[in-house]
Amino acid sequence: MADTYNPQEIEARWQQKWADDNLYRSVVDPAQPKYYALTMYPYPSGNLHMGHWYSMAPSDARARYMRMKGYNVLFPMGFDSFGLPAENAAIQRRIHPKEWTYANIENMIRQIRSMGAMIDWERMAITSDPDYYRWTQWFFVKFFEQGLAYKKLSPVDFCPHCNTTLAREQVWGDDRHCERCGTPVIKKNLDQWFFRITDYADELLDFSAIEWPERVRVMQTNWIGRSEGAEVIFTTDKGGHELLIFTTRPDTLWGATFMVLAPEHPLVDVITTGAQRAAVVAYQAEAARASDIERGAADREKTGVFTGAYAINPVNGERVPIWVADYVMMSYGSGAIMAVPAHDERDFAFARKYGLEVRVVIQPEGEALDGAAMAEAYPGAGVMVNSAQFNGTPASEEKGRRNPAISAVIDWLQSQGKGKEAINYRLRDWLISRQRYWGAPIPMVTCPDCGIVAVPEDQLPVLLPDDIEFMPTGESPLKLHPTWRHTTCPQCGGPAERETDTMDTFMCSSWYQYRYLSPHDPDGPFDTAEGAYWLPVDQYTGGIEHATMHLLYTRFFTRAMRDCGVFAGLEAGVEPERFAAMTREPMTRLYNQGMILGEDGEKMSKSRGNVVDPDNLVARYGADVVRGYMMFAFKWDQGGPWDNQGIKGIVRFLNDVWALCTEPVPASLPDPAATVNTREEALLRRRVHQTIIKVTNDLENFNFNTALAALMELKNTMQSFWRTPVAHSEAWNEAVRTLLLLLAPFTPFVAEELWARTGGGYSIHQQAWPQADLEAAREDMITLVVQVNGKVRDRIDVPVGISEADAKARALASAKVQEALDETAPKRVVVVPGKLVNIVV
RNA sequence: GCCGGAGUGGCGGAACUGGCAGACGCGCACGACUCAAAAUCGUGUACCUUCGGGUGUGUGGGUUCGAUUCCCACCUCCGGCACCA
Repeated sequence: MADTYNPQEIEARWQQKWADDNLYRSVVDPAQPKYYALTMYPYPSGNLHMGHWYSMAPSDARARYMRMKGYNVLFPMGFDSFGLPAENAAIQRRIHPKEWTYANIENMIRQIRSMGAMIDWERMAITSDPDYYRWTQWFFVKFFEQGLAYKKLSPVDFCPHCNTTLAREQVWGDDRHCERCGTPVIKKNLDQWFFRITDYADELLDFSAIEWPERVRVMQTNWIGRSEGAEVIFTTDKGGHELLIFTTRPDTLWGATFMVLAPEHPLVDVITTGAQRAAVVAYQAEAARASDIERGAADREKTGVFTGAYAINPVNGERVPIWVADYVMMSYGSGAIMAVPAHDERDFAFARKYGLEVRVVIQPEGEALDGAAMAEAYPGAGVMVNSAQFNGTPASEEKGRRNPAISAVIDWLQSQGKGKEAINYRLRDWLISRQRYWGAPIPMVTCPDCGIVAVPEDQLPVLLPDDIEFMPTGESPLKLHPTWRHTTCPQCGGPAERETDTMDTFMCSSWYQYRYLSPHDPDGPFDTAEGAYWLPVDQYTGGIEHATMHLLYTRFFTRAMRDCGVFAGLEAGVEPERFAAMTREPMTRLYNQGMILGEDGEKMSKSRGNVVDPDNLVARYGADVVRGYMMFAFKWDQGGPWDNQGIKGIVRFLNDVWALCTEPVPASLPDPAATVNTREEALLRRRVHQTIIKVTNDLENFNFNTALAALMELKNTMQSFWRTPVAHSEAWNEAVRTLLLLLAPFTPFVAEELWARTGGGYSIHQQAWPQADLEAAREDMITLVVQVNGKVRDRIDVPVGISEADAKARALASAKVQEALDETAPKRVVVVPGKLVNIVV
């Protein structure tokens, strides 16, 4: 048995056996507590890269640990297989997207198996399967029937490189680029499908039912961007046109000395006077030409043009000029504002430039602001002035109703019918139409007589045709198909046309956690009994990049499913509290892992040439080593640069473990019977049980790195006892068993092999997680640190339960302490029980 | 500008609830084995030092017997949002 660790041989063997034995099949078992562990599924790009390994291997380890802890663990995997790269491959290499995608999936399943992940492959879901997208379409129809899906002609973001529209969430950065390809987006006026995610804005701001990282909660909160204030109606002095404005500062209404409309505001053309028309039209043209990027730059000099028209300020009847300026956006609020230059930075800059009146209506304490003289706007707290009956009302820094001035003015506006309390959100409805082929067709039909009609449930799925031309025209490829779009109206039977856009793939990924429950179920999106047992997802893991996309959409989706009655069948079989939880939030806990960078510390990319390929590493070192290194070398939520040297540490570690478990103990050692209950055995047992505590605690908290460090320390301890009589003791056998059990989640193959070789029953992955014996783990001596004025002067070994008085006496008796004190009498002695003594002079 | 997160040896990273800073590993140095190299094993490895000790967790203050940890101000990096009314 003196053979050496040969990962290639053992990994292939166990992988096969585990698959043959269906070791990772998870089935509903009400007698066992369930644990639904989910890792974000990959796009089938063809190869598992380092990022996939880094997201899957540690979460697999965690799932394995939970299983050994006694949970019935569901740890499924699937593929987010609709999407653009497949179409690009088709265009570039003339391979059909379906063929390309499914070949990739096959390869990636092989790679995930080689990783040793405990996936239940019978639960695999592939979003491009008609079996799957039938239900994606079914959800679309449900949402349509529920009034949550609507089609609207509006200016939308379009990526000229990807040739499709994008949701607002998929436009990133200050240059407003496409999240996928980085190309700056352009605006197009298109008739597109939207989901009413804004209806759920307030619900989505409530994170009380989930334990998600603050970072994600903050990002989603900012993204939703709730602001509280009031809507106030101004009226033009001629023509009586109503101009609705939103303001967060109704308390400054008396300081509104002009109004500003966005250049695209529909009333601009109506109210502009003859004398100003030419200037306004020129300005509108200029604004239309300027990109969103230019308009979005906050430090850009403000420009605008007077319309010639005036509005009446409803609070004081004053006539204020109406301007057009591109610092007001049509896409937020009503596209019109009241301008209060004294108390708003932007309005102030504009007023000064165009010589408009600045009137102070909030006077800060101990300071007298003068509108004509002030150098900058004053947005802070103070007392209302120049505001009729509200003069003297204190205005705080608080927003919304919490501010007494705002609250008082809102009440008054409402009582006078001049305005009302209002809340505005930054969040926009979710644009889900895509002008691409490789996605789920939107199951809608336009009939000249009946209008827009949903495809009935029994006609789903609306299948994608296979014969299609892949030319990037900017139009949906389905539109160019000779016959596909022509159909009959489900309502009147007359000729009608199919919707030729497909759905955003984020729609597919919004509900995949449900499809895993019963991926082949022909009767519904998921099986009721499975759902009642497994839902909700207990632990979700994945990258932070989805914070305001997938992670927001899926929270919306679960609520929309609830409102469409999709969960109704589960209610009878589940306790009310759990039912409420599972229909409110899809994933209870979330953990975001970091990213592995190239050796140069930069993001891995082909163009940089710093890509490290996990397949090569597996071929060279084995999957256990790659898994082990990923979990040891980084803090999981931080990630960091790959180090081709560092991986050797894990190779050495596993070689040592192998040797400890397989090499025969030299026969020259004394008779085991004579060596029982020695001090050394107790010491070994202490380390073993301390390690159980440490590793367990670390796995609970995703601290894989320190768990492995603890296992290395245990290995080091065991090495120091090797070739001593202790290696013949029961304590030694316990140490070997425990080391392997604790190692099993991290390095499943070598743990299984050594478990078998040391006489353990198959499989180690079905064993119970070791229980720590707290008595055995307890230290009997501690090192008492002795400080003089906070500086360490001595370390003394003392019994664990030493009294404060004894500790003090021992410390003062120390020769080194006496020397440091140099005859000075201590002023004070601080004793921290079990830790240190600090002598202050 | 606003909101988050992070700054610790040559490197990745440890440090419970305010109590020995640098666990574990990489790298490096020296030694052993070897004709030699790799592998392996052993020893050392924060900095300075007159070898007594002194200094040290981004910077400067503060609280405390004691601060990587708490408070204040600032610097740098990363991420998100941004004429959002």
